[in-house]
Amino acid sequence: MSDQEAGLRARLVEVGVDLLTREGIQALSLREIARQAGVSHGAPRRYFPTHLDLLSAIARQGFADLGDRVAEVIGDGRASPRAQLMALGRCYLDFALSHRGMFELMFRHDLLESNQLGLRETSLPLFRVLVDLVARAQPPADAAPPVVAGALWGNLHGIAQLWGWGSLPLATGTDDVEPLLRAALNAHLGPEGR
Amino acid sequence: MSDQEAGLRARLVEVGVDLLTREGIQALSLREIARQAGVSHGAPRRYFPTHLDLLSAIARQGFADLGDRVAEVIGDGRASPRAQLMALGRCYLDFALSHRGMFELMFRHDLLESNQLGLRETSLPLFRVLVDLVARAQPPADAAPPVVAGALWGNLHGIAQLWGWGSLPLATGTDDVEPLLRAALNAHLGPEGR
DNA sequence: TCGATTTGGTAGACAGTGTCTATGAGTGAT
DNA sequence: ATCACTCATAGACACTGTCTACCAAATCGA
Repeated sequence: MSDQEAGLRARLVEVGVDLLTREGIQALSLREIARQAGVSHGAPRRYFPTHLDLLSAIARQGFADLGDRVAEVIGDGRASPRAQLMALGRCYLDFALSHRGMFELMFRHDLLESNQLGLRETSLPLFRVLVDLVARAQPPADAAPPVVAGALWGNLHGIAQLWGWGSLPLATGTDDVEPLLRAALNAHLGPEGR
Repeated sequence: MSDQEAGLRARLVEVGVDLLTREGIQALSLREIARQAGVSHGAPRRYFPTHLDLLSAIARQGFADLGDRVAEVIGDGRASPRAQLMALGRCYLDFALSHRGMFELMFRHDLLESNQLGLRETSLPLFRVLVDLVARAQPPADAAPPVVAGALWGNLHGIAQLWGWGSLPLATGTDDVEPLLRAALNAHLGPEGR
């Protein structure tokens, strides 16, 4: 019983997120979203001039959701930087694997980047958190924190992508991402024992 | 003046690759490929029952191309494993960034994986090469070679993806991938000086 | 050599898509 | 009451992937 009266704009995004998690990315047609929202296919146009604008709004919701989750597992920052990074990595992988449709959409630059909605900037705050944690974790200092953070982000992202795609489970012959996550963190932050 | 008489099957793939590199992934409609190949829109159906089958064939061409390039830069195997891994990584990133459309298509599992064409297996030989090189490079032995190789592959892949998407250049504030590549390799294989 | 069959392509229909435009039903201000 | 404005509807258009009927040319068996 979600807010039936919350305005079409928000309802379209809400319905889109729902449809995305239920049926996947190919179900996110403009007309289908409108149908699920109970309006005509021309209605969304007032709030989202084009289909891509609507998809971008849905993706933005995903970035916000991911940001919230990360902030939550990071906690109050009293855990060690390394523990926080581990939590962040696990959170990132968990999100990617349990919200495949959304994660897919969030990085479909053919759908989102083309219109200059500044979606790339949405992930910047998250990256800053990452850089800060990396700096405080004091990795082997053969690279600057932003570079290490970038490489680490890429590592998490690539593992999420390839694991979700099925390549990594097939290649490594296991069905547990955890070893890959640990390997990635140990690699970028130095071996476990500090 | 490519082989005009090489059979429609091969010509469709060839035209598809061409169209993909020239116009991007969204130009790869069945009808447009048929148009460029000079046949009716129903013609491809004899060789590729569905649109996805044609796209998969094009992607397969991409995997083959990438495999060839990697094999070439690996060379005769007389360079040090670490140097070969560096060349492999650079090749992977270079391919991803100079063939964006193809790289994008190759990992669009929503387009390719759904039909069981065994496209995932296409990258297995490449992964075995990677595992072998990693084993011979003797990384800090806190993880088995397949795991290190998987994490490294994920790292290359993620960097390629996020860099191509524009997030990493924006986040790290540079326009050179090389530092990220070096950081990734040093991380997974241990610091440069062996 | 002749008829039959298979091969390989054409052409049209169908439902579905995103976008655009014309239309109209309400609502509030003057 | 009238005007203006907001917001949604409905239909058209071009395009898509798939399906089906058709057909011409080649191949094959006798």
